[in-house]
Amino acid sequence: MDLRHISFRLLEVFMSVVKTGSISKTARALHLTQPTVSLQIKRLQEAVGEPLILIQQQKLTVTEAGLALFRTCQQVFGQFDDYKDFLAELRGGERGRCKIAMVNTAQYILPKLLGPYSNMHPHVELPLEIGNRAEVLARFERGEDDIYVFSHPPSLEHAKAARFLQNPLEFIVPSEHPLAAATETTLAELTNYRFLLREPGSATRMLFESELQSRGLVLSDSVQMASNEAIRVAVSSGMGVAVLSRHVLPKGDESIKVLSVSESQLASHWYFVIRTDRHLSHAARSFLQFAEHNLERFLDARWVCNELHGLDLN
Amino acid sequence: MDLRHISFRLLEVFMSVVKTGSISKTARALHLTQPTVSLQIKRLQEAVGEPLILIQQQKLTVTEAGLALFRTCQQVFGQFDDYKDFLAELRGGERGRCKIAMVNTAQYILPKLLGPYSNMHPHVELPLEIGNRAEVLARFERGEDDIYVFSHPPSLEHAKAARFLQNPLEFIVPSEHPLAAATETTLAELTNYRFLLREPGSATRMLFESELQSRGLVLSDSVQMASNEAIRVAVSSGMGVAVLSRHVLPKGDESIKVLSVSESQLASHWYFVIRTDRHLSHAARSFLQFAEHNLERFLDARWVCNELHGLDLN
DNA sequence: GTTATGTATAGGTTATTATCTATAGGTTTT
DNA sequence: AAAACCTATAGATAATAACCTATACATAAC
Repeated sequence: MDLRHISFRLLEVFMSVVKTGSISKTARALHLTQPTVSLQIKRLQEAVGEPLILIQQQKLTVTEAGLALFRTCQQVFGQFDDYKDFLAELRGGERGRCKIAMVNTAQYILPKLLGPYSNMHPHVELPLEIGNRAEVLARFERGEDDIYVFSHPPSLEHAKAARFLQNPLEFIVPSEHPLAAATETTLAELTNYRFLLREPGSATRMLFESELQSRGLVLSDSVQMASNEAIRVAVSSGMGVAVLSRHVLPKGDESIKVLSVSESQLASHWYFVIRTDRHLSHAARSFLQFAEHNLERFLDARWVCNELHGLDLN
Repeated sequence: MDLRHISFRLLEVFMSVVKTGSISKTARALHLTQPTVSLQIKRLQEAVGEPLILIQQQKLTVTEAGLALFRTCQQVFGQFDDYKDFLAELRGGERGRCKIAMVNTAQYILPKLLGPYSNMHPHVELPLEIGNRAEVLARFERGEDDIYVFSHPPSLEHAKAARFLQNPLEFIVPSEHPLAAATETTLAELTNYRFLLREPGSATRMLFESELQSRGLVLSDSVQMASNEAIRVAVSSGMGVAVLSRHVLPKGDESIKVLSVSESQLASHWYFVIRTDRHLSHAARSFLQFAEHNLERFLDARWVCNELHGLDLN
């Protein structure tokens, strides 16, 4: 029995012969000629090394070996049918995996989309990677994930990016801070206080620093902290002031005051980024399509900025 | 996903790629060149319509679709392995079917071989057909069975016959019969009494009648009966005399006397007959080989006549 | 920066496969 | 006895599969 000389076509023909009980009928059913079917069966028998059917007095009988092979074939084709079903689910985005790498801040907003999506597609795995900007960029370079989420457009080769949400930045001070009482203040005023900042690569920090630079301002004092949480808590306890994404701010925190800063409309955007040189997985495409159609529903509609059509998802 | 363009070879190569995690390693393992393996995988992916592996930075990863296909392949090859095992058993004669058609009288002797054989090969089906000579001949013509058992060599096309047991015929009379007392009698003497005979096709009757004819004798009276059992009982009760296979006679039946008939050595043989124009099933071959080596063990050694080597079983 | 390692692509050869038509030889039916 | 039906065989062809060598192009290792 040499599998190498057996093709699925051969098995298909054989199964039809067993089912119809006739070589001629099979030929008609499969739109072949009778000699073709005869030959196929002959070749299959040679490959198996055992007679599979017997023909006597125009009556075709299936041998033990033939019957067993038939059953084997049924199972095998069943197996492949299952696989085809699996593929269909995969292609429909109902199954599969969509790896997403996002910068720290995104974890305050992306779950609002991921949660509902995951409920609707329970068989899609959604492994998340969260890191700072540099880490996520490195992952992008190596192509480790399906979707990347940045807040600052990375201008890279092989990248396609689309904005989906505004990321308004707010200045916060402790509620007992001298500026907390003012109805409005200026950026210059703020630079007199100690700023609590994320690491240099951070999108928020980059945006903030370029804003300072364009106005010729310099911070008098700053402290670097590893997370937005840490910064928030530190501001609460009076360590300094900070600029943070609005999405990070909890509502109704009495110990923090959000300032209104004149002439400053610091705002970046959240981007979904994909690689153009790699096939987008079906699940990833499915998630992005879901996002495209449900941004307003699951995110704060005021900040939504739906440019996902730019990803050419269809 | 088009199965027609997928061969088992292709799947084998793919499985090796998944196992080794490398195209080059697979090439070395399967004694192929690397471009060959690359191409095979490419073709498989085209046939499936889905990427199965991803290669980035010389690291090969298997996609969801690839992993699922791999598992499907494992099952499929497992299925064929099972089938191979089945074939091996079939070929070893441990499994399968051996249809035997025998003339009525043979049912007194063949079970002595069939019983032990069946015990040693519990997975071999042994359907038996029992009929009179004409019926068994008809089955032979149509090739309905694997082995035929006759007691009279059928001289047919496509038949190969081998004797395995003598079939001595005995003359029996009721114990109160006039001839019962005689130490020896003659065939001519016996023709004066009413003979109970099987139907004309029966081997016993044919042999007996040709013996009569060669000696120019004619029966004065005869009655036809359908079975050996019926004849024996009829003789017991005094209806007439008969000639029967020794194998049919029960030992120690007081109501019947076996005669010693001078000048008459009526004896035929039991034959295994197979068709030369059809493959002998493995089980049938196995049974005949068993018979060849165990005739003396399970049949009365005095009558054994082992010529089964003439069937060329090996 | 050179060298090894791993993969992809192009181009070519040979064997095999999947078909066909035509024909022959059996059975069964009419 | 002829007609109808089934299967087997021979011979031919076009497509495909399964390989190869040579080469190019990345990435990783030294």
